[in-house]
Amino acid sequence: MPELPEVETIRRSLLERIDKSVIRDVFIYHPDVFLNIDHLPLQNWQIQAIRRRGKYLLFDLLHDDDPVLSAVMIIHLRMTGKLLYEEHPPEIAKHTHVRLQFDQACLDFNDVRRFGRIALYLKGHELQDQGYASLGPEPLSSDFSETYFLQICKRFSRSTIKALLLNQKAIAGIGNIYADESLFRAGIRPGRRVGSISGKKLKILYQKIREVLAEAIGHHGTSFRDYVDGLGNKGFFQLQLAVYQRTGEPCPQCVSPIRNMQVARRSSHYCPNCQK
DNA sequence: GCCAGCCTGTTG
DNA sequence: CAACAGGCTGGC
Repeated sequence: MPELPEVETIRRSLLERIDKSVIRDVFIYHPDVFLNIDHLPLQNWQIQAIRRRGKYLLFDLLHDDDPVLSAVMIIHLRMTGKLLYEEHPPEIAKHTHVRLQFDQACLDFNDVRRFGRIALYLKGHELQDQGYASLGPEPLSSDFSETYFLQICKRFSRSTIKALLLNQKAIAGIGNIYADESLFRAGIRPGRRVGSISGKKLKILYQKIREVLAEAIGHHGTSFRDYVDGLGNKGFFQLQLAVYQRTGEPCPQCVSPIRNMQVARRSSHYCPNCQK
């Protein structure tokens, strides 16, 4: 489940290897996964930049033969998607659905559950992608101010705080892991209605969201089950998790057993003593 | 704002 | 063998 810190780690791992590389060809093994929105050619695209927005990864492309032709490749890994850089391209693995072929190496898109998508748009047309176009601010940028956070808390006052944190239109990039972890650090139960939380607590939560995400990037993300970066390396933030996937284990602060409940259709983990 | 559906491997 | 994992879309 790559969330913002995992996607950022993947971006950084790929940057060293494929920035300015030329995609010589795109091999598609499962057509549902690769959407060529503008029917662009699939050969000879130079990667000009690798960016991230929320959980989306974007490759800015310039055509090698026709320098006025530029495109954007948008990649969303959803649950189990991986991008694997291969110096010595292996046989196509069982769940590899797309291969980007460079001169020497390749980049394989592998996804067991096939929820992930790659879409190729003519430059500027990427805003046709509904999910991408409607993303809220980046939580680690100055666009995500305390004032903005308090505004959306007012707007979503009748919703649960967990649902708000997971809403990509409100804040880009938070998924189940970092929603649970930031709520633990702020001492707020996931099922609380936003309107019932004090302004003081919300300001603490605002800080904790940024703190947890920044720390997780520093630890190269959370390798709970599937996640590895573009070079196959695991992250190690799973060692820092206080509540996520720790049902029944002692709270690191007070030793109470961590509980689990469904909130916003998601498995949610919390300490019954530290979180109110 | 809620819920089913998309998927398949892992867990109980 | 069923339930579960969870990001996002699209229909109410």
